[in-house]
Amino acid sequence: MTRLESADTTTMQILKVAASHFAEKGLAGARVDEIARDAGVNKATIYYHIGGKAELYSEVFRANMHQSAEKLLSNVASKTSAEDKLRAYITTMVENLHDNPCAAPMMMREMASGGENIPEEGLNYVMRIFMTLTEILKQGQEEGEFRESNPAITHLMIIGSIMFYAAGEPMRQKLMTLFDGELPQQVFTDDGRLAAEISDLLVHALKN
Amino acid sequence: MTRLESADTTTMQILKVAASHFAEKGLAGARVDEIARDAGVNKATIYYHIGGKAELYSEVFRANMHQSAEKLLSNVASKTSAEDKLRAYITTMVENLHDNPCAAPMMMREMASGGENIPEEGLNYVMRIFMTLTEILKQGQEEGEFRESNPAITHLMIIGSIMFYAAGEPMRQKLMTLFDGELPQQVFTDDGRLAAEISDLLVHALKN
DNA sequence: GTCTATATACCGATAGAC
DNA sequence: GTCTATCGGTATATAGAC
Repeated sequence: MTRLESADTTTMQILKVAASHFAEKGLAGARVDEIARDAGVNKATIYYHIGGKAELYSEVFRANMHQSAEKLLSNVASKTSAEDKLRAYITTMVENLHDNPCAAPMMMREMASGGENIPEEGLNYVMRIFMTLTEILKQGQEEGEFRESNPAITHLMIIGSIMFYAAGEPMRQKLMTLFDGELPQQVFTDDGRLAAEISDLLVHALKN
Repeated sequence: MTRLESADTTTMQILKVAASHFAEKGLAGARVDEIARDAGVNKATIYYHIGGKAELYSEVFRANMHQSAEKLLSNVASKTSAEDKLRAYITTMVENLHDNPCAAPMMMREMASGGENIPEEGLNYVMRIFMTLTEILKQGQEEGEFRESNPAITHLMIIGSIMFYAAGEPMRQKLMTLFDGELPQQVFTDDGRLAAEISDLLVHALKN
């Protein structure tokens, strides 16, 4: 546990505000002045406590990934059957992205730039999460529960679905205000139902 | 057809190079100087022919969307059954994103920022593409071919899967060099097969 | 540890020669 | 239409007082 994970309220507040700015504007688009203003601290405080903009970004990314990935790996490990593990994987990921709305936009930006600014610990987690799903799929296939599938594509499909759902809220709002009358009504319900629907669709796609 | 769609080689070259820069670095991260250098033109030429950085971005986005969306809508319209339309929808989208590697990263960045910099024509296309899929799903359900599903979630799942696949190539490369030995081998084949695999998975998820 | 003031560098955009 | 040179604004980062 590094210094920056400590419960220093000033630092935590900076990280929290920085996350939303990085999510909405990206590393290049975010402004240190604005982060300081919205966090209610002097700009020099950020440099004193954390370092430059790049360190701030790395720490935000690292902390998010750490928390989400540990919960995901733990929840999956608590199940035994492949389908239960897959549902736990999907449900936990939906929950994580719901609890932390900045995570999906930040990860999508990183995908777009080839993961250039993902800190090393983050890449390790990306890898572990991928390998975990690969093993779930392998287990399901060996037990005859899942049909054969390319694990890389399946992985991308699951992650992509959930990420796009999680990051898509502002876009949906924009489209709904622009094309009010033309959209089919009642497409969105509560988050619990949505996680279940995504799980159902994906499990349905993979099962024999 | 606007002036910027004309076959002026200088302008086309600028747009082509700008697309790759916007895809990799985003609007805020891209540098006009670098775009001019890589396009082999003087920086002032960009301002003379196109306008500022924002106009350059808008035009790149608009032209990409226009070309991709027209092809998508046309290919879907040429089919009759819901499954054929769905396969055409998915296959054409995969092809489009393959032919234009900048499209997926740019769209993912726009998702992350709530579509803030999508020009109006682009938003119209986003809406038409969404409505097209909604109607395909509706047709399939009415004909008893597809099971019931929330169209918004289904839509996000399809788009998300394909976008993540298309934009994920640099990330895959990064992970493959970092975690060479640990990855399962032969996960990636040729693009035609990949499009088919994605189609199969998604159609399988939706069919009764 | 927190503030003000400022250094330093960069970047988008343009003026003006040709 | 294309070049050079440069302006003006802005952003990161820091020095130094308190």
